[in-house]
Amino acid sequence: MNNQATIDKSPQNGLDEILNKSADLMARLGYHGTSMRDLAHVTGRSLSGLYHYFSNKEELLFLINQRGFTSLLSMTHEFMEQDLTPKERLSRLIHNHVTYFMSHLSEMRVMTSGSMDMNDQRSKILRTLKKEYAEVGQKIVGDYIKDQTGINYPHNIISRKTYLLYGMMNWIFGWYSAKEHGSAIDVADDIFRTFTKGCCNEHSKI
Amino acid sequence: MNNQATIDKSPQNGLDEILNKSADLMARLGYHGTSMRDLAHVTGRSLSGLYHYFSNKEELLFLINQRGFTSLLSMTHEFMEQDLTPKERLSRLIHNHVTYFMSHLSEMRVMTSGSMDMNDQRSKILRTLKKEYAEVGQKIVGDYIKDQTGINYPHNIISRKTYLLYGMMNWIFGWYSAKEHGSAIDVADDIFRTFTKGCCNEHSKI
DNA sequence: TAAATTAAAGAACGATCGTTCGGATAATTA
DNA sequence: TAATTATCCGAACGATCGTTCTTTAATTTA
Repeated sequence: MNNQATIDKSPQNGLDEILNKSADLMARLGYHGTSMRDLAHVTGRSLSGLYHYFSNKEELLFLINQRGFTSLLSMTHEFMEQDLTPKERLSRLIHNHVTYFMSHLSEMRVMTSGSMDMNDQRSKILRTLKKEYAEVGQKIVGDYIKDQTGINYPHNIISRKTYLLYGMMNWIFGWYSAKEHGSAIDVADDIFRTFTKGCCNEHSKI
Repeated sequence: MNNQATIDKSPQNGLDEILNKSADLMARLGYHGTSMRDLAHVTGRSLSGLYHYFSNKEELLFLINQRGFTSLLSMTHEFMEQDLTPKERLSRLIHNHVTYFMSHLSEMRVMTSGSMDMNDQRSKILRTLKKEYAEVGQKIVGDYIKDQTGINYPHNIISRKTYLLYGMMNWIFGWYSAKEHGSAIDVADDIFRTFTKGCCNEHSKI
């Protein structure tokens, strides 16, 4: 017999495996376009067996979102506690987000497609997580601009600039191909250079 | 009796009105999350009556996409024929895209959510339109960078930079609020400044 | 006016949806 | 080993899905 420790490409079992495979399918077909029977098929389980891991389809969507934002936030909090310059912090934020984004493309695709389909309590929890993550980004961008220009711009200006940065990063799933566009580090470096110095600084020192 | 020329807020009738109201609903609920009965309700028509304007739901999605990309492309071709500097062209591209985006938010939301649900022939037509629009953008960005730096960067570098620009613009629906973030012109100016000079040039002359 | 075309609607079709239920099997605990 | 718990499944439920059929009203053309 084979050693049962040598399993296929998805070593994990249980809920995490279900969330991953569900995110893969939902990223391609959308939440409403993915049926519980589809999910049962890709997870290798029966339709009714899935309901031992979540109470309904909506909760599955919530769990995918919650796990993702919690991971992103904990990684961010980690380097926010370190003693870094504003520029280093901005660089870390971008590398962190882009790297996580690219290694969890399906999950991020689901996370960025909105949470219109959840009940009030769940969407409120996600809104809180998203707001917290957005505010960390705004603080980092605001501190960087203050450090570079000496000016404290009003909140709505900083907010808009931060959303432009997130736009560059979150649009990745619409075009990225490793063969043509390089590694996650290449993309993150490009976004950092473009956001801080504009598009004409391809090989300038950072 | 009322003059029948004074109609409600949606003066248009027929297919265009249906496409607009359908895009509004699909932008909120997604393609699969919006039922033909929902569409019949918001358009004030009967379920079966809708099928006189398109042969099935998939074609409706195609028509929304085709109309949007065709409009965007024709506006772009218009200013590409004018005698403008590379910088002016880039500015026009951004203002054009952002203005159209903001006045057709629902439609653009549907257009940016992918066309996985269409048959081969239709998705091929849309892919061609998208490719043409992307190539115009890449030409404008490439010309601008060449004009500013004198360097002809390889295609994949220009392509990546252009996608970052489109990311800033296409992410608008995720955050934009007129009250907090200003008009379309304000946003377009901000994107132009950020893309050309970086985030620390809030009030520099363009 | 008569004929022809377009626009609209009610009712129903088979298919698929998310969910539930009772019972079976595997794993853990006592 | 016996009892308990966690997993899992086949079958079925009512609801809703996209689509079609048949008929009727409105508009345009001849």
